[in-house]
Amino acid sequence: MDNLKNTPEEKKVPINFIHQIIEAYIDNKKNNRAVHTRFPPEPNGYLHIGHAKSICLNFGTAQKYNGLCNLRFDDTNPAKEDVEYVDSIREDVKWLGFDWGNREYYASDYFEQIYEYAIKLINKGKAYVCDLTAEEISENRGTPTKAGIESPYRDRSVDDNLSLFQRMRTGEFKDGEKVLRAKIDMASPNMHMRDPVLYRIIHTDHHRTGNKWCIYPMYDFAHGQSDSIEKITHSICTLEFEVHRPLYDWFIKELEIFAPQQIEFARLNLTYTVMSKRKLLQMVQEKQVNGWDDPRMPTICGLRRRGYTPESIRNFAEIIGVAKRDNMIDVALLEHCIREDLNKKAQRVMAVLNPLKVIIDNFPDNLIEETDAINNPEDEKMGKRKVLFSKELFIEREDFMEDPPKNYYRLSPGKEVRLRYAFYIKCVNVVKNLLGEIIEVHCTYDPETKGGSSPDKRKVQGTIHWVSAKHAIETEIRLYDRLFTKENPDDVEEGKDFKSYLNTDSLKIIKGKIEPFIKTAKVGEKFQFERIGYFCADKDTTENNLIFNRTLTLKDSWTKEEKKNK
RNA sequence: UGUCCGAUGGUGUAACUGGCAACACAUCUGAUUCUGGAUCAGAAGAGUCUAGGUUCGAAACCUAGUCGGACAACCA
Repeated sequence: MDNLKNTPEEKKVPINFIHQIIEAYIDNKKNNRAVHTRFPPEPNGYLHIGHAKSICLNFGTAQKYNGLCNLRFDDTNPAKEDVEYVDSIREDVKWLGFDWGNREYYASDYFEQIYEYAIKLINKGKAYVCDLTAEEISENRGTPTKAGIESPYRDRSVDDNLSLFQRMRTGEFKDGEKVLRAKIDMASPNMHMRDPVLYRIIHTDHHRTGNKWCIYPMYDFAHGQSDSIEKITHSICTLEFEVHRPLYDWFIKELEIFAPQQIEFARLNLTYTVMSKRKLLQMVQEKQVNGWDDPRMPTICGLRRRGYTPESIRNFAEIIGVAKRDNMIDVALLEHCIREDLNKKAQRVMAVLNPLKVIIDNFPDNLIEETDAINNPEDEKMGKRKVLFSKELFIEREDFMEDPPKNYYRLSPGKEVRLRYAFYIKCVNVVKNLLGEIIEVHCTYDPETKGGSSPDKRKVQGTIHWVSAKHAIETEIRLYDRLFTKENPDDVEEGKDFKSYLNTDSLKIIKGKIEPFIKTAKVGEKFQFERIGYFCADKDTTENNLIFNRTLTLKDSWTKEEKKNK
């Protein structure tokens, strides 16, 4: 009998396969090293939600197991990298809520060491300088099913290799003239083992090392060693590096250096968007969007500008889990995460985006009534504010129907509704223009219902939002929708590409009327426009032009109902 | 035709490592509500890619197959 087993009440929180590996590592008493991870971006683009998954995994894992996580820039290709990207990456990681302390590293910090590693391989007869052109190397590599051909330079002497490699470093050769290659196995079934290039000549200044170097290590010859130098215990990376692992293991063994454990996981895919840096760059360059931080972009800066919070993104990363199978996450899950967070945090305000004038016939011309509105029903501490009510108001055009269907709760002729936090009103008349469009709705109000409830406790079916015409502030509102019309834009039909599925209606700019209270809004501040959605003040806001981005709409069971009836 | 990896409701992730499949999102009901929001209660939905095998017992282990993904930059 094993009564020593866990008590049944002790619910085991399921952990992902990476944490299972790490817990086994910790349980193994031979490992006295604390868990150490790293997030290793290349500074050649902006971070996106897929990177956020990796950041949360790496920093989150370190936190969970009382370890550390480094930020390391894998900057081995000066032709593609830039400080602009370094800065944005730092900002984004910090904004997500992670701290790498003073452990900000660069692969370029290790160039000298990596050069020494190369020398060591040459001395062991495991690397050689090759004069073949890029095309020739490519041709000689063979195919996955056909072995490659050995380079004619493969058997140069150690001394020749040493001196040639030295001369590569001192700049005697032009770009592409020579490379350093590992001497492994041109017949390996793993393409990465077919004498991979270790160093290439690039006469381009590096954003950190300037013109100190004209030879740069390939990613494969820098990444694993950088992890090793930093004594990373667990090198967590995406699936495509699984086939590189035998190569990294080979380097570690030949170099006789510390061996991190590499663990691969499946990258994030989200519906209705693309996640490749190349494609995002292309959309920026071709002006399909307004920059990397366009609120429609899945970039971290785009999501930030859209109104997403770090908490919501961290929570998203948590609940999507980590595994090795390919996945396609429904954006609805991301949206759920931000709604959940903003519902608790966002200040409520009344805003009318598609105004229809309402005139309260029995309301005194110059009277202004003031009532209390709750700032956030989910958080009493956020208090109350005053709202101003007058004879002429705006309501949402969709909140009035002359000839409504049965389930319509809102305003229609003869029907009474509540104006939120104000009065009950009843529609008595409708004024139309020559085209037959409604331009004014006339109502009467019940003065006894001030604040939104009646002494006789009579029920009204609907409550709608409104603003006082003479008090409301006009603002610009940017309505964003998904960037693509297809669930998986990468799944392209013949003759098309991902851009064929761009949503031409992904941005609509309109004017809205909002409570005067909104004037205090600061850039980035988030609001719930009652009954409409979540919005945040955009950085393009100026002194006399307030601009709001729609983060997303509120859930809406009415439009669902409407569609059903059609 | 090679090597490596993967396959569980519509989606994603679990299943205490062999004891008759759970959680979240999405969907649908109903209650409640001064947001058709939120909240609460409930429902439906997979028998775990297929076929064999091991076992008292398989989503899990073994074998074969099927399907999907990755790999042939002097990119990362």
